[in-house]
Amino acid sequence: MTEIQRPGALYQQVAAAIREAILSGEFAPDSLLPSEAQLMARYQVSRPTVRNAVAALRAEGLIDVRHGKGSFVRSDGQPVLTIERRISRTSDGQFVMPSGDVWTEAEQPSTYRTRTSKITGHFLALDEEEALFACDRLLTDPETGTRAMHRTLIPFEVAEGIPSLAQEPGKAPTEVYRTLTQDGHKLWWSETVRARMPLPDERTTLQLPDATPILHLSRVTHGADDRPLILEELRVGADRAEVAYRITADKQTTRRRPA
Amino acid sequence: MTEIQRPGALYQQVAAAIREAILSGEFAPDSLLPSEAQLMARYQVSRPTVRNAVAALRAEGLIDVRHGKGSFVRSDGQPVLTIERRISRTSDGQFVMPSGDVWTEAEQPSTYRTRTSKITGHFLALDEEEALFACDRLLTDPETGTRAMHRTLIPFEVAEGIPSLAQEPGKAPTEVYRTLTQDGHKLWWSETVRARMPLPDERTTLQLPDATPILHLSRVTHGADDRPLILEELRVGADRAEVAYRITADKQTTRRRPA
DNA sequence: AGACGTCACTTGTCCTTACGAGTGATGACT
DNA sequence: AGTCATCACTCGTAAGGACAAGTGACGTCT
Repeated sequence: MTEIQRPGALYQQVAAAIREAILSGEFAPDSLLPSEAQLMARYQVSRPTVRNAVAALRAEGLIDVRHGKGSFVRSDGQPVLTIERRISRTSDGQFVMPSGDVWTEAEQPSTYRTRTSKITGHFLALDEEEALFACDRLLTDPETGTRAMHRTLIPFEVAEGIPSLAQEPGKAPTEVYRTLTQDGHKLWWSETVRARMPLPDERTTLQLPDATPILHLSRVTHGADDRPLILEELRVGADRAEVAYRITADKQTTRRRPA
Repeated sequence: MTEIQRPGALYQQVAAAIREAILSGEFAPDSLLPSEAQLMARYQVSRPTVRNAVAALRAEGLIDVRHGKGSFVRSDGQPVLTIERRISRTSDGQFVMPSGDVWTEAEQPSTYRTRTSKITGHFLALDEEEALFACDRLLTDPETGTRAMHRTLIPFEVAEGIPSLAQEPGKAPTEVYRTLTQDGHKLWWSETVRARMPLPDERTTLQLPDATPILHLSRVTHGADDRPLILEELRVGADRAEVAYRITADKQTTRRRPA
């Protein structure tokens, strides 16, 4: 029996007490927390109150609860996969994404047609409802088992201007880069990183634990005339992956800002 | 009264039904959802079941619930602030972070001493428990009101080698860069982006809504000998901010990988 | 007209009770 | 020895009741 006092609702006090016990090390990472019944006795509260407190800690990502076993302190595991976002040039002058080579395709990619949403239209500098080729891939990192959802979006306009693209919209991104550079384009990329909570289908597809956000990367490939050519989106669980960039000041490019 | 069937627990079926209604547009963004009592009648379930379903949608970030008013469909607002992560060179050859200039300091920075954790040690290539100067800042973007937590970490070793640093560990990052370059260092940066759920104090400090992850940026400034000099951390709510990078293939730097 | 109290509505908190379902160990039976 | 039923433990789901607390509108009183 531990006394609790202070602020707010009962279940928040209980949650705060448990949280403190975890952060202070009283409950070590990966160790088993007291059961709901024990917590009821310890804090002299009812089961709903205990469950409410536990739910709060779950939402914070502090603990994992397993049916029939108990609650475990989540080990603050660091990401096991660093997605290196740089472009390197191979000996024959072609571009490859280093991170792209890491992944293995878990299934056949599915290609389809769609239209720009507000977001994708923004990245591709297109109005809404513009026609697009799309290709979805489920990727796996063989070493760590990390899964990721990849999507390639190519505007009809761009695909028509580059016949080899239109023939096979589902080809791998590295192939797309090769095609684009062979056609004489000099490329540069802009990349945006966002984070948000997963939708239910993303949760299951990426096999995410509770309270795990996803990193959502949007990479736009630009041609020499700065026109957006293709948009790639990568979604990956933030518990397993991080994104790394390298910034140098040697060579400076100027950037036009939209007025 | 709407029938529900299919998979899993009752509250999940209710949650799925509401989710579908939201995504299909039946409940428009920012509109008021039926009250708990109405949902009880609509799906013929008890109040705990309704509340459980609502809690699930809340954790997904799909709705916002306001005490005494009701549940509202969260508008999928795009981030209002893009943190541009590039280094530009001013006319007098000094380096500034463009993003750094955007922010306003909401309070006095607090400087203190600490030691490396597993994470900070990793970034600074130091063992654990090494001594550091630290400086915390609470930043605000005046245009959007977005708040961010900034931390500067400087190893004792580095500060001792650069006297002007040790004199004022709380000086602004741009000043630190100026100092370092004046001392003849040629700098480059590596930056890592992670996402995770906020701790309670981060939730309140950054004024985050429910189910909102934070973006955690770790920027390491390296000297010409590739030695890590300082570590900056920026934490910002992922509902308001995104991070943008630009990648060019003009000039390629090689990177040593740790064996 | 203005101020303010009341009331009906909302969600928040907390309790009790009951049963379903996953897990692992124990022990009896083959 | 091996197999499998049982049991005690865990968390999951569902219902019911009661009261607290925030919100806004309505109506009364000044």
